[in-house]
Amino acid sequence: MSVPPPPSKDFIREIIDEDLASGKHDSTVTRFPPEPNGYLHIGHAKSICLNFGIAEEYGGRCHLRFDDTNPTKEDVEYVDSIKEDIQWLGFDWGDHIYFASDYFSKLYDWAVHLIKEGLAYVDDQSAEEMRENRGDLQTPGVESPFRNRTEEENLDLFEKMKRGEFKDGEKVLRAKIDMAHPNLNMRDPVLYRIVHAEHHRTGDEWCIYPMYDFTHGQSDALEYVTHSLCTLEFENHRPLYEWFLDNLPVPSRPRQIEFSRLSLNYTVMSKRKLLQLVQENYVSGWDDPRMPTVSGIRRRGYPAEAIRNFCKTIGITKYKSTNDIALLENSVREVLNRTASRFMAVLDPIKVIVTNYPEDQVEEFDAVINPEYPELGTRKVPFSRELYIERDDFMEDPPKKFFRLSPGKEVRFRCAYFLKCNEVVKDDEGNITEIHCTYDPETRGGENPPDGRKVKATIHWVSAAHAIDAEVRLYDRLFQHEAPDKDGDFLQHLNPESLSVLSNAKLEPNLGKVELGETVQFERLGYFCPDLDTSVEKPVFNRTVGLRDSWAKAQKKK
RNA sequence: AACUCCGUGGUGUAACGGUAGCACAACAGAUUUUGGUUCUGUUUGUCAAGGUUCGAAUCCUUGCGGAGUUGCCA
Repeated sequence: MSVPPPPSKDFIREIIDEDLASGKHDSTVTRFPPEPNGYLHIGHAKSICLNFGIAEEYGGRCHLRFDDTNPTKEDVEYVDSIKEDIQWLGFDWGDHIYFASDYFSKLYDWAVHLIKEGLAYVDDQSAEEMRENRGDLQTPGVESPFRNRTEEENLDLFEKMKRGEFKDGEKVLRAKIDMAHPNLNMRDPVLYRIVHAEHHRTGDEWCIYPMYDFTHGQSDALEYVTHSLCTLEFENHRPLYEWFLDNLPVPSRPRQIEFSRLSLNYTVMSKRKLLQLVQENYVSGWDDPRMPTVSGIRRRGYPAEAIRNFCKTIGITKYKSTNDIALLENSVREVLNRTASRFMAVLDPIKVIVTNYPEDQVEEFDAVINPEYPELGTRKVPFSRELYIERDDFMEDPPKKFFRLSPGKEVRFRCAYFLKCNEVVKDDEGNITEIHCTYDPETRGGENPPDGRKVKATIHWVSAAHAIDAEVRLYDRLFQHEAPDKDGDFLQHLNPESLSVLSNAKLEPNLGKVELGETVQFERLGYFCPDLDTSVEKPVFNRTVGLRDSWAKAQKKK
């Protein structure tokens, strides 16, 4: 009898297991701390899945906390979109929504506390002077001439900073740590800066704002966060994070643990670059289906479950890796194969006339909704004398391995009949305008006929008289370069063919009932979803992702 | 040549001193009323050199390579 091995856990969950086993904590509290200055992207989704996932698995909680300490960059618009995205991903913060700005007065008191302990001082140096005196990676910094002000003077000055008696940048409050510290973050970091700006929540109540470092750990402590999970670039901030916890009367002792952020090939992820794509109109907006934003992915038709599965498969480590976008697409296909209803749609239509089929006859065939779940039943698809098929599914002079329709050849029209091509009609310029076929009544429903005849291909079709006209948008990767951040300007690597619009698509009538938010399969083509731009007059579908296509792959190799 | 962190197939991720496994990708085949799905098989890996040990991806030493850090951003 073999016992299945326990599922392997990432290093963060192992730490949590130990902390729970040792009794250091008896429950877990994590947090997702976005700054409301932009839209969430799939990298954030990784962090959301980690933090909220841990809360679910351990029966703990995960706080949503907006890190809103910089009024010049932040806005409520972002708060709302961030909340929507987290919910869409399938997570719930319950009552635990917080704002760092709720702690401003507590943080102010703690700053005063540090001054009284002789651990903070008001500095009059300009930003430039501070930079010069900070030293660099190899050389120690120089202490500020204002470093040894008296407690009274510091208290007075800090009070005046708060009251608005100074202009932006005139003074800052700094921690008094060590100007020669090998970690630059410890060289008397700034705690408070003066910013006369309207804050999206506190209005003009404050004109001094705490820095990230002076806010984050203390906020964690105030919320009794046990494990504060962040990305690798905060590793160098951990000593400072702990310095504040050591020197302030905080109510709890959170632990910061860093993990590697998500990166994907053929994708840019930095907020700055995504913003640039939007502002300079390389994409239609934050929710352009080509964007790696949560809203873009949603509009593209990726299911939330696929994102969650993807985050599970990439794991959590400290190793800076680049994930293959194919892995994400695989997660998407895996979910959609299970969940998407099947329909027929012709993207690039060419007309087929079934010459031996009665002119005004219409038959309805039963077509399976999802072959993975036959119990879901069937839908009715109308068939008539005039049909559309995919231009790619016909070749007048086919290569050897081409199984689809060509002169003299017979194929199955999915769920309908075997049709044989007898004639090709062309216009004056030689373009094919119609394909004339005959059907075999013995193959009704697409069944093999009694004579045992077989065909090598099944193709999709739409009845011309019943078709819904639609626009279909096909997306390809936004960047051609595997690492668009490398080799100069990332904009140079934009894929000029990342979007192609097909305005003459023909849809099976059932497709008129697909609702926004649902992703379906167009058989043999891929997964598609109605776009936000869709209207009764003009349905618009986005291609979420294509089906694996071994025929196309074989062609490309030649 | 500061400090911190990280090196396992093409990509990502396991193995916690005891057979280097899994997923994706690639390739080959079987099945198929989607050239989809499913199934089977194949190829490819512990950064390097020493050391400890019966035994090292794992522990130690040195080297090599990569990343982050010099905002009054987060």
